[in-house]
Amino acid sequence: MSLTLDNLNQKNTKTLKTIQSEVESINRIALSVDCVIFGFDENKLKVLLIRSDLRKFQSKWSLLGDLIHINEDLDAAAYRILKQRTGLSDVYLEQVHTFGTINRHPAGRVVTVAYCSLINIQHHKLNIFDNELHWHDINNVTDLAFDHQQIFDTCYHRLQKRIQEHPLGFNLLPKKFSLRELQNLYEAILGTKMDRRNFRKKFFAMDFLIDLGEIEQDVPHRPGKLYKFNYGKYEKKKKKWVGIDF
Amino acid sequence: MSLTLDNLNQKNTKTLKTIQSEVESINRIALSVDCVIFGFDENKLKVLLIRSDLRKFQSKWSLLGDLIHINEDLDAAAYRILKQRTGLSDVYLEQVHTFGTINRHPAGRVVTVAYCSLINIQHHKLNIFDNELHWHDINNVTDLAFDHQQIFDTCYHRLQKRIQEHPLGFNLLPKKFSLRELQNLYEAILGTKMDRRNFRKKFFAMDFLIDLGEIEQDVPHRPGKLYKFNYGKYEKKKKKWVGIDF
DNA sequence: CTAATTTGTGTAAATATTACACATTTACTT
DNA sequence: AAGTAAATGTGTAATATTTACACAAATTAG
Repeated sequence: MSLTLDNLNQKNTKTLKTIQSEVESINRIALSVDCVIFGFDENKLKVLLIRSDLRKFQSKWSLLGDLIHINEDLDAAAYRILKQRTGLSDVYLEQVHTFGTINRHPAGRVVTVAYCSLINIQHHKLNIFDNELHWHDINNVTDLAFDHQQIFDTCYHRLQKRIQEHPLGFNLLPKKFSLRELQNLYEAILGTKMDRRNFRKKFFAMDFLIDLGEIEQDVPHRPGKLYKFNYGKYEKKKKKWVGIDF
Repeated sequence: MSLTLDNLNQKNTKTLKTIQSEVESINRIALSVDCVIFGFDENKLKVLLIRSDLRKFQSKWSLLGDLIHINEDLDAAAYRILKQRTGLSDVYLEQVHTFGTINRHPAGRVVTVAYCSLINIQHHKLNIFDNELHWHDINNVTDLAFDHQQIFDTCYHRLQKRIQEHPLGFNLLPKKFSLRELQNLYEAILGTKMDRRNFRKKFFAMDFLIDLGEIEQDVPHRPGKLYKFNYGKYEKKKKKWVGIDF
């Protein structure tokens, strides 16, 4: 098929009014955000899930999400969910993908924008007595409600990729951490084992770690040094950053 | 702020009906797709632009896009645009990012899903007498309508990244191409110069090129061999593919 | 004070990347 | 037909990066 002037002009003669009427009428769709919220605890990568809103999916877990308000930016909606559910602001948040298959949601046409978020599990006070909201080991995440399994898989793969390009892992750790904790985190996310010496070498070479001059407490073995992440230095280098390359 | 049972339960007691009414009423938003369609011609990377639909932006160029129909998948809408504008099916298409700032569109709240597409510029029959639709050198793309400059920039950066991870460039070339054309393409996309011998070595090592036993015609110098891309082999290796690494 | 555990550190081998030059093929010019 | 201009096709040595690997030191538990 080749283009004709007709179908081009058909497009190009649209006035603002024409489009406004289209926007206001037939072509409106419900939009939601869904957040894949990752945490790291007891050397396991976790994701925060909730019992599905809908009776139909009562027995299934689902991602945290909500409809986007008509006068709300996409990112703002995702931040709203995060704040509402975890009490945290200023967290790492990245838009990942938009899912819009016609029949993905039982309530009608709902297109959802998926976000990946990394939070420090120690910093938030989740009500652990509430069994509606739960941190799941990512290796036990199966059979989520709606298309949430697909959304989760997509976000987890994105995280695995991103973590190898940028030092995002720090968002999941406490402010002070040992190199062993950092390595455990990377191993948990990537599902691999790494050489301890080479791992340390790599991170020291990046030069983003600040030695706090403190050591771990209450460990039943030689305590490791504690470090913090040098956010400032990373932000400066970010422009020309090409990846971590594990 | 910490979570209370109240705001959790408030969420969890939603019935399908409650959500349905939300979906059907206040929370509906117009959704569009915008396609950043790349082509490669005369050793330049090009993007297909159209004069803006709206009078207000009459003098500006914009991306090709349209509202998504209520019963249409996102990808289907993007393919529809592509087919309509270029006459091509079976092209490379990738969802890149969703842009939804409240005031991004003068016609009201319109959230747009941006797609990046790679087409073979020789294979489509664009009406070059029609000045409403035009291939722009990507180095001269400035000041697009709406937030299309931002969308273009995002998609171009995505392309630069993807091209270094997967051999997508072939989508932009004719079926038969010389290694010089392939290198010109990579240089145009990445905005760099590369070493000819190392480039060839890298691609031969990937082992995705099939020597057609033919040579270039009508070149005023020693003609290069022609190759085609081995899609089958790439698809097989894809799973364990980690990148091209220029 | 001994055992168990984990930290902290360097080097050699293997692998990957880069830089680089010359003979060959073709079309064009005279 | 001979010479020139232009781009193809090819290999190697130097450099940089990645990997594999072992032992002494610090701490707690018994």
